[in-house]
Amino acid sequence: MTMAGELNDKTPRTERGRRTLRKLLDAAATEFAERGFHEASISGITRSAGVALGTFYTYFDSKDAIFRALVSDMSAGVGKAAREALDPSMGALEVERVALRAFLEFASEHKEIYRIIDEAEFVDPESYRAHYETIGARIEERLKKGAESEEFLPGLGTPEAWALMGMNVFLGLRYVIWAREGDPDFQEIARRANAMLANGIGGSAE
Amino acid sequence: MTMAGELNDKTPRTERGRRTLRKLLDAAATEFAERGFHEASISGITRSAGVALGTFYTYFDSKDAIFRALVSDMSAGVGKAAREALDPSMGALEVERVALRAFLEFASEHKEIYRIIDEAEFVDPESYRAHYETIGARIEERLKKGAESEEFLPGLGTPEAWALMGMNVFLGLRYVIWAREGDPDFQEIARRANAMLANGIGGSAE
DNA sequence: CTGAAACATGAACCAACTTTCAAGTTTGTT
DNA sequence: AACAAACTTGAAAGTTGGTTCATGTTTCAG
Repeated sequence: MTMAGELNDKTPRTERGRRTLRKLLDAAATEFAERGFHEASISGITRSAGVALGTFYTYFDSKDAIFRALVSDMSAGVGKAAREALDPSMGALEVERVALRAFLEFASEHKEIYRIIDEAEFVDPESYRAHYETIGARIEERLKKGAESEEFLPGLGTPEAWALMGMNVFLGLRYVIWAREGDPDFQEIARRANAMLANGIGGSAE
Repeated sequence: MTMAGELNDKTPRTERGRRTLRKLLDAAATEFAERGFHEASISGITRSAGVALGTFYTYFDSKDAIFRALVSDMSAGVGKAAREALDPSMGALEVERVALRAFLEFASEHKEIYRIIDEAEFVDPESYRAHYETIGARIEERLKKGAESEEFLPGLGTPEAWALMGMNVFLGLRYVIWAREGDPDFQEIARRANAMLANGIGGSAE
């Protein structure tokens, strides 16, 4: 169980089948993002995919099932995008700055994905948790590596990783999802967050 | 419009009415927290409140309406709890440490509230956004005050406030909602987050 | 070419809720 | 005491949309 896609026994066996499956997934992504899980209807998905209602059940057992398939697809997509922006030659601090900037840019391109992953908290809690645990672990690893090379302080662990992840997510919420006229651009946001991360906000009187 | 409760014209006029309204709100809080908005049913709410189904519509126009009333109640409650933990004699950094610890403790006591507020992202986006904008503004104010007294660096603003808010929320997610055996206690979490906030994580090699 | 498996179709079924309503009961005021 | 307004009741109407299924079409290996 739990291969990336876990499709029971409904995996398509023909080329036509694979095409239809993809059409359904794409349509579902749009539909769920626009209307939310509960407002989205299967008939809406099949209509927008250009197939009959009954066809849906050739590929998925239920509305929940397609949502789950979607979340795991997308969660993987986010991870991949992040990995591609990074480069092992960067300094530890630089990595964090670039990662945040890449995250903001990715979120900006894929707002649908973010609504869907957020909604997973209620529709598919397991995936939701797995999503953040995975990212958190990846960040923690980077912090440990940075500590080894003495670019970061020693003793960093899970709490610091989650704090950093929270910073990033909330900066995305504010400057991507709820962006306003006149907001600083992503580069500037990443720069300021990075400065905060590097030296904190404590002044000289501390 | 938009008084704290905004009850159209369904405000109860008798003592009995006020009692029934309260019973409905309490029952709804439990019901929504346990089952989530969409799984919760009005008949479940009225059953658990001990009133007839039709009575519900004496007080609320719809399921959405009672959810909205609940969110605004609770959001106010969170703010109040935070304010009470703080003391103007504290140093700026200390304020942040205490605020985080109070938040973690509050969240731990009121997990229901947090599920409901999270779900507002989908059921009542306006309130959800208002909730975080309000808290963010409060934090930003504290940062500005700290900068004036030179306990914090100058130039702190919205990005730093949202970063800090994100840290706190995600530490709550990890150490309250998803707490694990052997996790550090809230005081220790608050201490580490505060250290990170004060000095950052940059090492000497920086 | 051919036949069995895979796939597609959409009307109908069904279960679950929200909301309405007409008829009663309680409350508070005069 | 008496009456109007406030409140309560629960059966039933009305929606909505997920899921099933019997029938038809397409695909592809042999």
